[in-house]
Amino acid sequence: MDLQHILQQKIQEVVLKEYEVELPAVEFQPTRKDFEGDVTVVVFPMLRFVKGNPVQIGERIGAFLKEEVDQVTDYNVVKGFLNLVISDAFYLRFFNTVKSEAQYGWVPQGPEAIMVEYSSPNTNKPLHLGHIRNNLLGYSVAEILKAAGKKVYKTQIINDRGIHICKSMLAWQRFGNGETPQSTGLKGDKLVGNYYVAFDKAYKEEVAEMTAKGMDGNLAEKEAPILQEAQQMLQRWEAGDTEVVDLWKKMNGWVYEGFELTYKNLGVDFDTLYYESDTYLLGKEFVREGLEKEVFFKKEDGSVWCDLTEEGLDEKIVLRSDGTAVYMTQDIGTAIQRVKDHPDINGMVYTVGNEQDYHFKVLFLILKKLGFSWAERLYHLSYGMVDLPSGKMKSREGTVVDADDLMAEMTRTAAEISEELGKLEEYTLEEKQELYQMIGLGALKYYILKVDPKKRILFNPEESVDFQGNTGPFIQYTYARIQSILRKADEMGIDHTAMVEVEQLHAKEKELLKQLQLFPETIQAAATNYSPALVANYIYELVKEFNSFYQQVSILGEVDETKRQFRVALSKKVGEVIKLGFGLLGIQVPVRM
RNA sequence: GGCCUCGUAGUUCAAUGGAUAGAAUAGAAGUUUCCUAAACUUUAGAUGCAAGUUCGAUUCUUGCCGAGGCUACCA
Repeated sequence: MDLQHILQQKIQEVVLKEYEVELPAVEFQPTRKDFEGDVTVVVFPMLRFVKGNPVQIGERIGAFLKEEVDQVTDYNVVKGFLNLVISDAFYLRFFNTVKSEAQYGWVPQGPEAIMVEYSSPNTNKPLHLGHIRNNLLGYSVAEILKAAGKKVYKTQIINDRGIHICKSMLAWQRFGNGETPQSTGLKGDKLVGNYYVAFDKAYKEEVAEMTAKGMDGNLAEKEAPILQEAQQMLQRWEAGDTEVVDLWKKMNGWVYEGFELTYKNLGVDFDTLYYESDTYLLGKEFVREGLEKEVFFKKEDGSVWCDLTEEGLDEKIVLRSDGTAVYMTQDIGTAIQRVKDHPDINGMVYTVGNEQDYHFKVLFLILKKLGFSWAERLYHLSYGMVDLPSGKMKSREGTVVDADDLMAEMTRTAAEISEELGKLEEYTLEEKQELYQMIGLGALKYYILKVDPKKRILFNPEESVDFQGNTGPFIQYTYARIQSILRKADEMGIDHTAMVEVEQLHAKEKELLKQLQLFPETIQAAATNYSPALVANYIYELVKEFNSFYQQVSILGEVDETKRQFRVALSKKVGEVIKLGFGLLGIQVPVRM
């Protein structure tokens, strides 16, 4: 039984004895640094049950606990806060039980499986900074859920179908002169993206020409020939026209090769993939079924809708009048397909930007209306957009921070800083390059993940991402220092594997142990809140605590052998937790830097 | 117009309804004969405005102000 339960039981016991009241639950919190103590009992909430002065009640409980509970060595009461001092022996016992746990903080996998969808780009343009946030969040949440005992399938829906890819295809046909990634040396996704921009340019020119001739702007936007041609292309595609399908396969293939490289550099992966082109038909099937069940209704023009006015929402289209599928159609199909493929799924997480909050609200509602039980367990992991000082990123207008470019630049900055410090003389070029990438990406990933997912991020490319302070490299650096200590400890022949039997803890050691103790509950909280930021903040606190300890306390230079062994073992454990925690964020840690 | 998010030091981020609102960065001042100074220590600086609920509100409710988004037969 853990300490909190013991304390709660004892507090309930003493309150019953002294005040003849049954107390439901007790509120605990870590004692704030400015006060003496380790665990704080908040007395205020008890006032609802116990009549009296909070300070007096605190005093009585404190005196009782000090008497009755071994681990409580002292107490003090400030206003309505009862601060308990917990014995060193308690923290040492805790350390001895976890010191050799390889995956401290992890919960064994249960039967429940969750599918986490992330990334899901359109296949007509390269990935940008917004996708990076998406990928990092999705990957990290998946890892956190695993650590919290869930079986996880990582997946993405590849939006390989639709008007957007037809635009790139059409532009390539018109202006491409048979260019390929091989012939141009461009990454496939970049090449295809260029044609998407080319389409937009041609389209705008046509619209401008038409309005110059006196046509209404809105009408021109609808009737521009190149757009109409793209729309016809989509219909030909849905009809299975071989010429269109072949081109579509070829150009999508280019894009996938490009994406693969970006994912590899970013360090994310997927267990299964879904293609919209495979699932939209299933979606259509369920639209038909929904019509029969009268979940949907048909308008005179043949388009199919779902009436959500009773739920306080609008009517939503699920099939166009020309019979082609819309976004919603394929999402219905995809969800159903996934559960068919993985019957153990008991929930899905969709990592998609908050601009689609409404879409997912509607999607989840429709799936419920269609009668799927698992529809109750869907979660939209909604995150804020990454905006530039100039506003929203728009691929068509070329105002994007490209994912590959940004990663390369972060690596370059890491290299510059590192070269300046010049600590890596013995490293080979490859080793250095690998390290620079680790640090550069660490900075970028931490920068993005430490922020609450809900919040919008304003990214200023002019001001580079920090490498000092509350940053990824700061934490990586601390890890590297710990590894250095461990290497030296090995050379000195210090045995840090034995049971720790020191008599008394240094204040800094105690703080570190308290922080270590919080790791498992941090993982749980991160899982229930789908928030990697909680893990990032936890690791930062741990690292700050360690650096302070490192500064004030001599580790290898300690003369007392048991203390020295303990400090080495403690450093090792802190290093392990840093590595585990950063692993949950998808960030690697170096043995030197 | 309706609906949804978000407003915290100059800037970037924290704070299950709890104590004197924490950090980082930029600013000022220090710490290398000693385990990696990408570090440590000290210093100054913030809850958009107004009510309400509460013993207690950055957190919950309402109104206003400000930023962004959705409200497409685009995805």
